[in-house]
Amino acid sequence: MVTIENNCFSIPQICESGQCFRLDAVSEDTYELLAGSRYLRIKIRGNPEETAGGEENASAHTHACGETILYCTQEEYETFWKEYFDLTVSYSDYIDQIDRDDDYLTGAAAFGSGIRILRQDTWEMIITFILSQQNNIPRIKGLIRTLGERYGERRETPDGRIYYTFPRAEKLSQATEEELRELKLGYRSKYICQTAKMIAGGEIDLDALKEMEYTEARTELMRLSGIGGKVADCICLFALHHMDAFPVDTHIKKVLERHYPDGFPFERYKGCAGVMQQYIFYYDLKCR
DNA sequence: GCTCAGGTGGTTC
DNA sequence: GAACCACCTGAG
Repeated sequence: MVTIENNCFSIPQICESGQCFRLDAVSEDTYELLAGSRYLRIKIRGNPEETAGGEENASAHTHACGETILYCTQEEYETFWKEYFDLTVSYSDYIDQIDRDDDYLTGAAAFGSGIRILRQDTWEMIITFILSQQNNIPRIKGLIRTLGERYGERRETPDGRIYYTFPRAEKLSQATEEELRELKLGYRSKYICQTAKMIAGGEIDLDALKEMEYTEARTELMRLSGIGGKVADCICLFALHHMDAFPVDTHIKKVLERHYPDGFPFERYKGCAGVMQQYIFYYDLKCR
């Protein structure tokens, strides 16, 4: 069991920031997270509402409030979850970089100050974001769960509940397009089939991908079936941790047109544009 | 019935 | 290279 101060760290906010589709609230203060074949139970203690909200207090991120309990060993935390949640980096430093004259971004960051850019599995993000196109979040979660139940491995949590690991590329590459259509993946079935085969067959090397610079990785990802610029950026940000990746979907596009008619200041936010994208996305999602 | 939901790929000019 | 349009599915 590991306890973490909620200073720029909020599981509820991360849950709703749309970067992770296998993190769910099971009760008011308890969450369950699946990552690859791992399972983690999480409890929020103290005042989750206050740390999650912070709308009325623009400097909320400077005041840690409450704590988060991870039900894992100290070793699992040190070797995996600490990096997974990007807890070695100070997010208040990112927030401090924001232009004080930019009221919109300042407000968005204060509102979502507990968000972190997770370091998720590359293969998992590839499949997840291919499924995300023209789809809504509850349905994406459902499709991923279904894929796990059909092609993943059955496991048991410490307290005896059943869960399924994320399907491996080798396993998923054996599925036919028809099988996937039966699971209601729709036209994305063909993309998943082709992409799984390309990765399982070694046509795209995920280890090599991790060594690439942002623009190179983005181009490489777009060779996969069903991956365009937006999805490639999501994978670059949420798996490869390229902080210059700035996924532009329909919502972000509208926000940029409205609040940044002369263009978003990417130069200023070199090295943390992706964090800003998340603050904007979450703010827009919750407050539009 | 129609539109929309975190887009992509193919065709056309 | 910009402007269409088809594409599965389920909810409102």
